Amino acid sequence: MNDFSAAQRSRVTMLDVAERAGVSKASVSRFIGDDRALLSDAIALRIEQAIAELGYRPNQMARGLKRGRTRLIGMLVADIRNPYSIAVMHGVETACRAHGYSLVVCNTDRDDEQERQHLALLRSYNIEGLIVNTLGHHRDELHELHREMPLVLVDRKVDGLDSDMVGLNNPQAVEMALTHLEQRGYRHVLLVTEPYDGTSSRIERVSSFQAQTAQRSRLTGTVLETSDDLGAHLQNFLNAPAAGPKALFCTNGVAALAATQALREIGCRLFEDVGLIALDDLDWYPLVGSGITALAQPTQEIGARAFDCLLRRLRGDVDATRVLDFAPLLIERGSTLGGGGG
Amino acid sequence: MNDFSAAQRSRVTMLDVAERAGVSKASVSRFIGDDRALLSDAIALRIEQAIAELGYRPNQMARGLKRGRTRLIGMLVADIRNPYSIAVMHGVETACRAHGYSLVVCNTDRDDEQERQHLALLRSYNIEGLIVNTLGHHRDELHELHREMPLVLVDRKVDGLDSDMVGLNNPQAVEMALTHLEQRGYRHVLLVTEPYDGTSSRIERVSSFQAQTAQRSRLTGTVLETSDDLGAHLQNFLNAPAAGPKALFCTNGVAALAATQALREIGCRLFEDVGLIALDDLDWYPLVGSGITALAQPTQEIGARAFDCLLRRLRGDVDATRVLDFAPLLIERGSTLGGGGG
DNA sequence: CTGTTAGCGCGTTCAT
DNA sequence: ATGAACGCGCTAACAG
Repeated sequence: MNDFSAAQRSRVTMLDVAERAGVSKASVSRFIGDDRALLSDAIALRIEQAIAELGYRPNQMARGLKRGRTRLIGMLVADIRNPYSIAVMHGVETACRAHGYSLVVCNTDRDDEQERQHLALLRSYNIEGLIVNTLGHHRDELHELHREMPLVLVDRKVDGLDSDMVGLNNPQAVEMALTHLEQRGYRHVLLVTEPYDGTSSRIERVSSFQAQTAQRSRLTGTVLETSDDLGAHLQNFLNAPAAGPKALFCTNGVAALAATQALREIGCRLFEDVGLIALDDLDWYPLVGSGITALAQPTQEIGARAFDCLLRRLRGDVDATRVLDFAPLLIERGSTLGGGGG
Repeated sequence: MNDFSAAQRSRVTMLDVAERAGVSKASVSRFIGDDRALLSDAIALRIEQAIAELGYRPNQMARGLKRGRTRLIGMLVADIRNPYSIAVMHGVETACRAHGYSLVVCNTDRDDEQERQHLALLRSYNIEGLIVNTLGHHRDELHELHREMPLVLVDRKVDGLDSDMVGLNNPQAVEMALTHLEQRGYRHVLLVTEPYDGTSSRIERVSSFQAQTAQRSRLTGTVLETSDDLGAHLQNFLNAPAAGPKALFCTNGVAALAATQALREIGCRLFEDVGLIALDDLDWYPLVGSGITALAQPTQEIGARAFDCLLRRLRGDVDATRVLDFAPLLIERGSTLGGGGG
């Protein structure tokens, strides 16, 4: 086993290539970079061979140091174990690679202190742009970073930060959910959300829900946050005397998981006793009870467009900030068949 | 909106701090690094103030270039959307941060060409160590990398690569699954695996299964790969006349998802018509039918130990390569209650 | 204890 | 079309 303790990585450098090919470093640099056209065929060929023979790889650190371009994009994620975040991140990474960029992902585990540390870290590695999918506390540092590089928000707005933003059209999503439930004959809807923590999308979904249920005469709406005694609260909702079928509207995959689990624990039949529609479309939705009806987010595209926003700015776009709101896709399954409507 | 097209990031540099504090760059460097003890209190204080006033952050690129230490660890992941990979990665990242390292994750989407590109990429960023959770084709490049830096394999061995390795004790996992099924009264076990693609853990699980079912007189074992007509194959298994209850053993979460889906499609009652035990413990296992019995992997610890292996090597450990095999944890749920045993 | 000097690997003026 | 020389931001070796 080798000894990696000392930093004697004998990597082959540009100088090695130059000597091997009998040219100067500058020529090698031109070959590596975008100035290959300036080289004679003969020299280009010799350099190419030398590179192949030595297995030379340009050192991105050194390039970044000199040019200020590291080809690195940073992404700050609140919860790496949330499938939504993973899906968006996958979209971002694909777009990055397609344009020669690499992605450095930092997971904050919903912890403000970690967010701060990661922010400093990303800055120290000279990333060229930043994608933020967290609560965005530490506003000062975000502002400071935003002076140095383009920044785009995903799913969550950050107060007072004037930057591009890509996410879901939340009022529309709520509208689609309520319309679907109403058509299916449900009359009493309980929105289940993760606890309020300032997440803008969460707030938007709840306030849209409250506004729209107030507008619809055939529907009553109630809001519930997930908690340890979620089951008891659901039981109350189901027990309450009411005219017409009841349904849950879970505002993301995590809430759907918690609600489904709680429904099982209180012995509720899925989904005859209560309907269910959930935001996000996780791969296990079809497997639970008669299948969970979903409002799928176009996560791949959300990620791709987030990167696209960055790329425009990096290329000099100074237009006003853009807000991209995507529409969800309704995927009907068994969990919204029981309302007697149609 | 600012203009980020030019690389005129007016970042504050070490020289700025030095001038502001009226000292030399070297002193600032000592303050930043591990030599702070060599500084007088007076100078240290002035530097500290200058740093605070200017908001100075050391440039990791430059540090890495000079010292050969980038504090960067690379991780190559075959499938970022596999919950197992995410869980391990979370463990790695936590361990990294605890020791001042950062993690650069590259997802290959099971594509060999992407694996090659990512390998070159990670090298170009001077990572100090590499964690590999892919098929590890491109053996030459892996070998070359392994000459330059420590490397640890996760879950999957790579032929002819003599490096540390951390993963699951697959024979033991199979043994636990079969013993549990046998105790629960099942007599015919169908192993469901993702298609053979050379993944060592996949192969080990299947061969252990074949060897152990051959040993057990009360059990018969069959192997099935997931495919488009998985449902038909499962139907055959269920229809085949046999004395005693039948059960499925899914060798990972993906196989469990596919099998469960197929069972539903062919109208199988979960889990009265057939038992099921699955490797990995995904958060939706409790929600399907009467709940899926799981063999959970200690993913957090697997990740942490993988990083630990790297760290030892970086600190000069030249001992023989280590192989860490973890035992899974049996989590009993409703899917293995129907065998009539006890 | 502190400052000066010389690179790390590379890109980019200048010349030629 | 090509090369020499300088500097990116930082650390390390040597003076003092």
